[in-house]
Amino acid sequence: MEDEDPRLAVSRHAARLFLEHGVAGTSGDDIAAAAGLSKRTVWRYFRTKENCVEPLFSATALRFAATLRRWPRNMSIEDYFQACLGPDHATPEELSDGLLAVRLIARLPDEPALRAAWLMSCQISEEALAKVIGERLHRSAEDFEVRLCAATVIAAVRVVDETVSTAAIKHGQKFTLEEINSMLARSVRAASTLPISDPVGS
Amino acid sequence: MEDEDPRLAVSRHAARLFLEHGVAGTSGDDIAAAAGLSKRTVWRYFRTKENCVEPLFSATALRFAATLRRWPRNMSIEDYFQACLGPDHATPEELSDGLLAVRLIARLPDEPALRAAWLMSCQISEEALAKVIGERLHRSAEDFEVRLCAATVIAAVRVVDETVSTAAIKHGQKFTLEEINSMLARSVRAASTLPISDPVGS
DNA sequence: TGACATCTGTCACTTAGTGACATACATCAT
DNA sequence: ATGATGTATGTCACTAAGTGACAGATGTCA
Repeated sequence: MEDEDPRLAVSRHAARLFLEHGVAGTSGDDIAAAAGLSKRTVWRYFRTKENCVEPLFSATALRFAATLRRWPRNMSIEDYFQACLGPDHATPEELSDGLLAVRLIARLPDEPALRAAWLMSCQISEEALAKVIGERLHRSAEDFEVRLCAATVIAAVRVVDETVSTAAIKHGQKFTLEEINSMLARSVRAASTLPISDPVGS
Repeated sequence: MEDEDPRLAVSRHAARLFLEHGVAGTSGDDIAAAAGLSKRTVWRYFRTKENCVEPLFSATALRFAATLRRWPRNMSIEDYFQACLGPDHATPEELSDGLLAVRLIARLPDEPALRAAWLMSCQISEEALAKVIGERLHRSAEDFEVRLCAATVIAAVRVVDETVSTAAIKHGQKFTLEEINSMLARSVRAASTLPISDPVGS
């Protein structure tokens, strides 16, 4: 039983409250009460109310980056996503976090304050991905070309996430795992500015 | 003498104050006083203090998008940037806005609150660019592929902006116009997921 | 002129967010 | 054990960000 990041726990409560009552309808006290903490501690964890959801976004994004980190060099992106992406490879906790994230993303157009947190988590995952790409290509994560590639790939993932989340939550559209995986693989392949999608020399 | 967006005027004052005294060292009253408005009006213009700089970022980004909108179909991106990007094609006002933006971007690592505004303006320019790409390729701006391309291109521009701004302001590095234009063209070409960089059939 | 809409200021008020200090708990050298 | 140090949290007073409600100014149009 590992003790988790307490911020992530707060983040889950904040996300639920934001979804139920909206951001404006949720006070700092509400979040603190739900998390079983004093208000002061919440403000020590987060600079602003909206930022409370950022760890939730980041957690799911970083899990994706961690999956990419285990991507074998001799495997194409399509094969890897097919093999390792999907509900079967996630813990129940990861699944419920993912669902919360998807529902929040679908609300971004109505809740501009949340978009800042969402974009911020993309920035964080961008840095994580730069490290992964750096490893895969034996380059520095600070290298301009590597950062560029990380940024375009994350941008692609973001657009897919927003598209799928909106379609699923707002229009009730159903997707198969294969559809999402192939959309994601196709988008990342098109977006990447460095040859990461096909097997790379070890 | 056209009456401009009053928000942009406030934005310039806010940017200057943030650069001089930092975000934490600038109050809502300071901004209102500098802009010659009541505090109440400032809070009607902007949801938060940090958001005050967003119109400045957006204005410069939208000027870039407007330039791309005039991109002739029979011209490569390298040739077009070479021909139409640079201080000679900007008004003094645009130049001073650009300088403010660059100095703010260089401060993003120290001022996390400003990053939200910066990323938000990227989002806005992304939508503007989607329209431009849609026109260029005779496609809808809502089309997934078009939005994807806009997102990756803006991501590339963002990384170039951040890299150049940081190098210039923090490390005093000098760039020639040719260097910047070619870095930008190369990055956009690599990042774009649709064939926009070379002449396209009318 | 008067009805209506839009923008701005004033001022009281709520709530997001901070500073200062006290308490609890873990670690670790003695 | 004992005490020194560091880190995490709570309490509470306080500042400043942000809102609601109302009033005055200006512009437009019938």
